[in-house]
Amino acid sequence: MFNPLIRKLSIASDFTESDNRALNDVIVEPHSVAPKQDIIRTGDRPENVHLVMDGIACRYKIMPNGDRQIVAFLLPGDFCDLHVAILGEMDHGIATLSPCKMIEIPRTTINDLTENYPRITRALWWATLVDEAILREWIAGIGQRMADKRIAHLFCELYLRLKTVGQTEDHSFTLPITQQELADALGISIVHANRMLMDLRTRNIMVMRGKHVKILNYDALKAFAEFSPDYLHLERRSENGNGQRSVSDKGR
Amino acid sequence: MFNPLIRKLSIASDFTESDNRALNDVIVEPHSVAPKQDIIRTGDRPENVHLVMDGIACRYKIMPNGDRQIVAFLLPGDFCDLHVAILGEMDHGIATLSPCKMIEIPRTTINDLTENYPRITRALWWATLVDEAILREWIAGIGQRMADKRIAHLFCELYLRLKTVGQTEDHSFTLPITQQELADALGISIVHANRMLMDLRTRNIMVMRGKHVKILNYDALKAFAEFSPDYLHLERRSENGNGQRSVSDKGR
DNA sequence: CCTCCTTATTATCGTGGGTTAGTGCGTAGG
DNA sequence: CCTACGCACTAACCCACGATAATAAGGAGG
Repeated sequence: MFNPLIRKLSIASDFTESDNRALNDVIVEPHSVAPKQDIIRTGDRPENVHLVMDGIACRYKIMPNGDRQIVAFLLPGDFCDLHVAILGEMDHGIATLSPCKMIEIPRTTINDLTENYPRITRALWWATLVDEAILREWIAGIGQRMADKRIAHLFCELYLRLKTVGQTEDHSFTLPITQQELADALGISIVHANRMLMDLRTRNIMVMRGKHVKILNYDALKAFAEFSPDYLHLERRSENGNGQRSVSDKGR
Repeated sequence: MFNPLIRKLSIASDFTESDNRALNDVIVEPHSVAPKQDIIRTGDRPENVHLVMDGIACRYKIMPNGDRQIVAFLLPGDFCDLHVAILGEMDHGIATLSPCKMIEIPRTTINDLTENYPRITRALWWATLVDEAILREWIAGIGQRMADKRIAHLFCELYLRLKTVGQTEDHSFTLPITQQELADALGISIVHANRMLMDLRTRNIMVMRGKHVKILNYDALKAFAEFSPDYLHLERRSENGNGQRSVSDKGR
């Protein structure tokens, strides 16, 4: 399996051999984490930087009444807390959803990368900004979209993001999360999540059965969700400007 | 009037005289922009960096059906597009809500700052990360809070953010936005926004009359909104202020 | 002072989705 | 093989909130 971190960051920069070597050196032996384990809790001041190499984790906030809002899904190649040192305390928690393989990177290593590898620095910036763009899109989705389109939209996003790290096969992928977790991410009840999932299944658009997602008709799903992948910024960009090849959305 | 940029960034770093001078040099004569004008549109590749010096602007997304979701309020001292160069195209628009005074900063100036002024660089990082934290809090709010608490929560946030740039007086401030814009930010209808605003007024918690907001009972407002300011990271942090507290102290 | 236009306010009615309260199924563990 | 438990799925009822529409109230310009 290709290193998902390099695979993802390559979208933002054309790495040299030296860049690739530096990034590969970062990837020490990952350690396994069981599902539904906290990696970082609200108020923590994490020492090292955490990187997801396999499985799915999430950022979440717990409301005073105990409800949970999932604020981001963390897929292979995603950093959990690249920059928190600057902020001090975590204002949210991070937990695994599925069994995960995680890597802890010493902050000094990150500092070394950002001081000596400009293309990597740029790529890390890019990753941060894409995370932010996704947050904005989620706000728009939760604020404006009906629940069924909200679900469809999320699956479009996850499909593309997983595809860029090589975790899709055809139009299927493994999504080891429960309907409860899906509901918590979308700001709907689990009951309604189930209703809408059944609905999408009935329309032969997509099926989520257990941990397996199969998009039966990607075009229909995109159209239904009114999904536009722009906010993911997956267009390959060479260093001094815009690339032209797209890793992303041309599939069918 | 004190420079709101410096005022805000000072939270993150202890600036030297040289830092302050550099930041003040950035503040050339601002230009005025009428209300409800686009500053940047989706798809643009802005050349310069835009900074709000006075008034209120917003980030927004337009949905396919024409509905608008406001994704952030930009207050004095806030950058509109500090880092977009890395992403390429804007995935959202930015527009003034009230009459604004804006500054355009050449990208080269930003590069100069980040190369030669480590404390400023750190502060800019901090500002970016706080923006991100606010996005997360908004997701949680829209996803989980009832409309009345959502409103109350937003006013708590705006109060504190305006206060840090010296735009509050007692517990009052000027908020030159319409109920429609408020509704667009909170993901509710204008009618419901009005209902809930009336409700808060009736309870003698706060009053929004035209452009003037008066918090009658801040404690009650905070309690009602279940507001905790942690996510704004307003605690002053000194330079190597990577806390000494051990990683434990997990509290609850 | 009057006109026009934007914004605030209120009322009525309909619905998307929440809540509660189940049943059934698949799987891990004994 | 049986039990237990998490998770998927359904059904009934209800309410927070959306849509529509009409009225009032500011405020800029003449």
